[in-house]
Amino acid sequence: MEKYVKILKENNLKITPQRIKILKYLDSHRTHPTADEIYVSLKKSIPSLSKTTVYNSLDTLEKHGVIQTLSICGSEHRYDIKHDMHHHFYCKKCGKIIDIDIKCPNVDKVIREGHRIDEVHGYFKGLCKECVKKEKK
Amino acid sequence: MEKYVKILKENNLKITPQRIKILKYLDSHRTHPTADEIYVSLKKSIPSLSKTTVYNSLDTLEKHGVIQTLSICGSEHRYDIKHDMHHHFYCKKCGKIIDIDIKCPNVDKVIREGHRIDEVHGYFKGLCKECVKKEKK
DNA sequence: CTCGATGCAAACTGTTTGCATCCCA
DNA sequence: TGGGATGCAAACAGTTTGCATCGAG
Repeated sequence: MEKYVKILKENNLKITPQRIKILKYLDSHRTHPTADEIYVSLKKSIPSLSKTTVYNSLDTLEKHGVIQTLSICGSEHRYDIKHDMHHHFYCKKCGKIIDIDIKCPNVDKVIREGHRIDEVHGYFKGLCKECVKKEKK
Repeated sequence: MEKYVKILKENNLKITPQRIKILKYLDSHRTHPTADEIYVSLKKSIPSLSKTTVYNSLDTLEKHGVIQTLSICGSEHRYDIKHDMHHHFYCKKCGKIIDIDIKCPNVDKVIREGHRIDEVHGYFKGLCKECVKKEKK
């Protein structure tokens, strides 16, 4: 059985071509795309696709913990298929979002205070490696 | 000299009643208000105040590193006067944002990778202490 | 056959822009 | 008195909502 069909089945979600393609897109484009980027890209292979469906699907997938919404840059949301816990670096100059593979060591402290944690977001903002190099020249 | 006038002077910003009141509001309401909350609240004492000015001022103050913008909940931005480095906890149930006084120990690793960090945002989302208690009943 | 998923258009929210007026330094 | 700050209205972007239709189970 295909990987994405399996994910949907495991979450008791109906298998639709739209959902499969959205999942596939997020899995193969680890660039933290916006809803619009996903929409524009998939519109080519599913001409009937509507933005509402993209939003609906992303919403459903997030509620089931399959994907994660990032609000790292400005007002637009970006989406990330969930894998190992990691943080994100946002370059203010080139706009790139880079995965930072670190686990947050502070989670325990917050739990000890009595709160229940569902999500952890670590955002660093600044100038990425490449832009720093360019700046120096 | 008044505290907020001093902050503005130190940043070579013009001293205007709007800016002073916005700063004062953020300093005395550590609840991470939205631009609209600030606007509605200050409109009472400055009836001529416009939302554009609130946005302009917040923007300017952020550029000068006096305040910080949080994108912790949904699409709206929240503002925080900068003090000691800390993280934030967002309760999905009651909507409260709680300051978490921890310093991020990961910063060094990111710098070692070659990036330049200007901002660090640590967001935890879940159910706060109080809501966890209520849930149990 | 049924109920959830899709898709269209219109509404909505938070924010930005253009431009004339104002007022701090 | 000059240039940045203010304030209004209109524009804008991203997202949500209402509702009719479609299609997976």
